[in-house]
Amino acid sequence: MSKTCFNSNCKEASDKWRRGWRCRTGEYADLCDGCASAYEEGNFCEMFHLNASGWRCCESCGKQIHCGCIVSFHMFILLDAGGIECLSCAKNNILTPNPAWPPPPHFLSSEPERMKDISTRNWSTITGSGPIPWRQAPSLFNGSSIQFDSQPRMAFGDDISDGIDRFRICERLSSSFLEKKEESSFGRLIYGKLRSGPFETVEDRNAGLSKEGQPNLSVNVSHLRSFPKNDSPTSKLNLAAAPPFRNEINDIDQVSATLLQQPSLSTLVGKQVCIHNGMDSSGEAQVCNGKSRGDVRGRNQLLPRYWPRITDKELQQISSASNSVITPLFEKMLSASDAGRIGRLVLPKKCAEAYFPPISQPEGLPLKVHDLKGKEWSFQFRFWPNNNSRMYVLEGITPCIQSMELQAGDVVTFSRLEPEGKLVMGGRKASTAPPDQGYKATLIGDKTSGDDSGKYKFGEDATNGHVKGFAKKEILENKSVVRSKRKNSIFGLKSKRLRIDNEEMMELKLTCNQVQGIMRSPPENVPSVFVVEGCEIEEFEDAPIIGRPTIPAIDCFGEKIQWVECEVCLKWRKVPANALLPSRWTCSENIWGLDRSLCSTAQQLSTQQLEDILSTTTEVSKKKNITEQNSDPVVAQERLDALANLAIQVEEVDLPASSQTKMKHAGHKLDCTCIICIQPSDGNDLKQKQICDFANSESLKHRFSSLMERFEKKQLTKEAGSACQKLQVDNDAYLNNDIGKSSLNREEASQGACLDDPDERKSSVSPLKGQIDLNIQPEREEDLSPDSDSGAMKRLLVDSVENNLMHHRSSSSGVSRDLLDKQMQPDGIGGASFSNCIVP
DNA sequence: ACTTAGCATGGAC
DNA sequence: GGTCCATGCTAAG
Repeated sequence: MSKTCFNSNCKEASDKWRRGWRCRTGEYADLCDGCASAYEEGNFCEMFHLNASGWRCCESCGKQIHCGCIVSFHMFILLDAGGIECLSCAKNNILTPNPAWPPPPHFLSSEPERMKDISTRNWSTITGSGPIPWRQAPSLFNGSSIQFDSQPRMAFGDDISDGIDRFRICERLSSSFLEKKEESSFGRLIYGKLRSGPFETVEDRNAGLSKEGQPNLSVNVSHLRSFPKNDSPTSKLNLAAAPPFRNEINDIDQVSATLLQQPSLSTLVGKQVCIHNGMDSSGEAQVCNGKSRGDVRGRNQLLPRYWPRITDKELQQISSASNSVITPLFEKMLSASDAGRIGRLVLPKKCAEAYFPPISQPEGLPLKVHDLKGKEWSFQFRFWPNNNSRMYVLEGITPCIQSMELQAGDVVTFSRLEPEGKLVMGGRKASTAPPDQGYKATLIGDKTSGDDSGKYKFGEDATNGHVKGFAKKEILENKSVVRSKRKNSIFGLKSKRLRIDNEEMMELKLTCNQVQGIMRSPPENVPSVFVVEGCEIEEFEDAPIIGRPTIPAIDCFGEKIQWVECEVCLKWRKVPANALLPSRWTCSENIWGLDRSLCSTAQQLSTQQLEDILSTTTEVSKKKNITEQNSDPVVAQERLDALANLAIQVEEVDLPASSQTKMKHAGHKLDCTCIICIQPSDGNDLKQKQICDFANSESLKHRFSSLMERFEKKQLTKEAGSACQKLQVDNDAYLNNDIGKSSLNREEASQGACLDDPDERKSSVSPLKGQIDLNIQPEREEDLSPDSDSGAMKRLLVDSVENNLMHHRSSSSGVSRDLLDKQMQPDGIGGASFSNCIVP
């Protein structure tokens, strides 16, 4: 039967056909002899695409390579530093591989299986959107396969003349990536952006293609370079170009290749291993794969917050239900709106456009998604016009979210099963987020890693699990549960000042002792010890860290140890007494007892032993609780506020860590309520609980004075510009004997707040009445006002000290009030500094 | 009065 | 300054 050559530029009719490139359908293009020869000889582009744009030079040999068409995609690779390299040069380079790259497990493995075309038909089966596939369900991360994201079922046909929507199309297409997993280790993604003439639906793509004067359509071409033994493009390419696509290729009137490259093959390799066996130990691979993207076009980059971080558990869950290959697509932390009753999940635009079927109408289309249990859900995938753009949402997710028991702050993940193309939606409770994930939910003690989105603030050093800061915003967002009231809700403020009400504050209900229990001295930080009235004080130059609570004990050999509970299996393990444990310590981190480094190994504590230990600690705790119960509940409330503020200050205080001097005294005990140990919420606490004479130590006050002076020196040295000037102004004011006034004011404020009318003070200190405002900015000057609860910690600490001193002065010749005032001046900095000193 | 759908707004990036 | 996106707002049901 006679038909024309697949090459539309040829159109030769013949009865004999030779196999050309592989199309998206999985079939091969039938070419006439001449075209086939040109194709096999690598001259196809020279013959048929010479006038097309997209020609580039090999960075190594200078050879002209046509980039961005289906035929030439295997002829070059992208270079890390930009530019392209022809196959020959690439081969040479690949023969001297980067030693950092692990050997590719699938290198030179048989082609067909690896080249399995991920049929876009799967989309139609998923979405019911019709028999015509729209693309290959690309992954933004697994840029290792070949795909012509030609948008065959043109989603925007209705508004084709709309430049905005054309732009959308461009963006959609250009943000689409193609993938083929196994070859990724040697694959360099070539990401071309073709601007082809015809703009058409797949149905009519074969018809009426004109070369000129047609609205342009951006088409992505992502290429995989296959190496190296078999250079037959046909055998290597995972082309799935639908027959009409040839027309696009051939009708290119403008080609602008945008190149993408993988910064590291190792990440891809790791990822593939992980994906394929689903058992990668760390889940790191998933993290890496997001980072492996080297999109030079920032607009198309998926924000790190959307990088999929599917846990091993999830992978196992997914893979257990199927032998399919799992491709993590993206994830999103549920916002209050997402998890609210409305049941709309706002989808990141790029994710929606890259991974979900294209939709042209706001009504969108139904999208079937499976959960980890295999249950199928049907959501409506749609969008709203928004600021000349679109806002994509998944509607009807509430039942699914509820079935997964997810709430705001938790994370939903979207993956795709290959080859069937199923969309799988997983959920991850915030509290079980992978440890290497930026998102943290546990209120304190999470080790954090940097998410370079810039949206979140993290501690500087999280590598050893020690926290020097808190992912404050994440914490807030994670644990600010869905209470999406429109006005006056916890989310109601534009400034996103998030608060935690009583219920949520359960997470915060740590006693002072508990806080002490989880605070550790900085690692490898040798304290300077000085003695005050016979009591040794360890002074640290670095901020404290938040560690996992442990139970100190003595083992059968008489050595000091501590018991710690594994985050995962909840078994208690023995670790050295001086071990600093991350807040999310697990058995796998048990470097002291390798035989107990697996959760599967038995607990080292018998039940009885555990009960004994726990009962001991419980008694201590009970005693403390009794004390607390006797105190004013509002005061206790405020103490919690103060704790929260303290936690925030650990990160937020805009003092360099080095300037944060921490003290604890060696005689410290769990029940010690001295000013060093407690986190007082106000002066009343001190009045009620000045049990520890240590706090009244003259030497300690002197020491405090010296610390303050030292801090001020540092501060003055470091702060330049306006801040410095302001400081100087305040200092001048002080030197001009304004101190008397300020001192008086402070005293008035202190006494007025702390002594005269406790009730009034309470209301002023904690206007939220049972809520903790975690969004405070303690560094802000106004926060130090008596009415500011966010400045309460500092002020209360100042008050505490003052009360202490006043108390002491009344009974003896205490430290000069002026000295204290000097310490506290100027600008409340002393308060902040002092707060930093109060670390158990 | 309440819910829903869809657009608008504005903070964050 | 553009874009994204969380959520506010309101008309319609």
